[in-house]
Amino acid sequence: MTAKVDHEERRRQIAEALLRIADTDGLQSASMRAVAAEAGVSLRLVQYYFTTKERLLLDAFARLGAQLQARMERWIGEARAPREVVTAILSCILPTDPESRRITRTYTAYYTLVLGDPEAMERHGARQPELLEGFLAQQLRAAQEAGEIDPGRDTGVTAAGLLAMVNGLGSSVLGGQRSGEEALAILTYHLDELFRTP
Amino acid sequence: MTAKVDHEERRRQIAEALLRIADTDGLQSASMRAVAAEAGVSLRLVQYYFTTKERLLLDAFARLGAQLQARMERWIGEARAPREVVTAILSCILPTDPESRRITRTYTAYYTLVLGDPEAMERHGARQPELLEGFLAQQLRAAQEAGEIDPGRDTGVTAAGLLAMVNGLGSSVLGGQRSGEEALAILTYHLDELFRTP
DNA sequence: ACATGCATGATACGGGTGTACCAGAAGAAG
DNA sequence: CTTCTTCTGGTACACCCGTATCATGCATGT
Repeated sequence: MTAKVDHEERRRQIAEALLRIADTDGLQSASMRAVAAEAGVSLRLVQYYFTTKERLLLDAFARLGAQLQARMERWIGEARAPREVVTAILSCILPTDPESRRITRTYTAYYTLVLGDPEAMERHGARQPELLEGFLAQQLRAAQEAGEIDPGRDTGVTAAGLLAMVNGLGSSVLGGQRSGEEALAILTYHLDELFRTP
Repeated sequence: MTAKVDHEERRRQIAEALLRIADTDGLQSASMRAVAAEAGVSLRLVQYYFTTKERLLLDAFARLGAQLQARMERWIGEARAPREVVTAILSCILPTDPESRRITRTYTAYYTLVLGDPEAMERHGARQPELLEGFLAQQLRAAQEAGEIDPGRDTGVTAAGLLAMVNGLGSSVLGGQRSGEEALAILTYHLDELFRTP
């Protein structure tokens, strides 16, 4: 078989061009031609590696998810105590540095897409939020057993609330309503409130 | 002057057709022709009343904001104690009933638009979130002085956190991650936690 | 009664979109 | 060398978009 070029590398190159456009100008500007130009290849090549646009969109989305997961594992890896893990999980999503700004922005670009065609991406394995919520709840329980959190709290709904709050804070930052630092300050204030054992 | 038809009524009819499409199929499906068809008028009429598409989008957005504000005043009007006001403000935004589902969905459709062209709508008076946050903080302070909330809490960041959480919960509901009732349960749990005076 | 101006209809134009088709390089296999 | 498969380029097609243009009703002011 002819392996003149690395297929996977090509696909990665094109998909990341798509993500770059989605980050800068939004997904509606990510036409096949624009992606081809951004990746420095011909339109035909984009068609060749990803037959249809939907497949390109799906593939790029999977890569975006992998990037977020890698970033999160990197952040969690530096954490030691349960509280640090919780803080890492939550502040990792907040758009404070350029990388997270990029990821969050692109994620919300896709979010609008999934609203128009519900359950279009769930079919292709986007179960991350549920898993993340479970993991966060588990970490909260660990902190609870370590005596750092009031044992009366329901870790499940607390995790859900925190995740929703971080998500909402991210939206406000992306919308230019407040800076990433302000959002982080709001988050840490609520975490301080949570980790206060009376 | 010729007042054969009510101009404002026509504009309302067309703008609401736009909002209806944005709710059902997303803003990207709201072309001038689709709006005209949905409103039952000719394409030329849409052009006549709103010269350009941008103006139509802006006008419809203003009406959407007015609808949300009207709904919120309606909800707040039924509240008595500060805690009820706070609950009304927050649960009013949550997509639990059809009306709020519609408003929230359409709002997030516009949200993606504003990400692509930052400060495009802020110029046309969309200062609602800041005002709402201030109002919520003020209500929290009232509850604080009534002894219903720990006086040590910072009402400003608490208001910001709650609003962000409700926003995030709304996103999860729209994304099909959980039902409106579950989101409301999570919110009330956190409100119970907040309004607990030890 | 007629002219003026508002309100509406039909249609054309230029451009961008996703996809399909046809034609070659280029290296492996016979 | 030929043949065949993998890979790449150019281009055409049909469609939808926002906007502009031309034409016409039709009510009203004088």
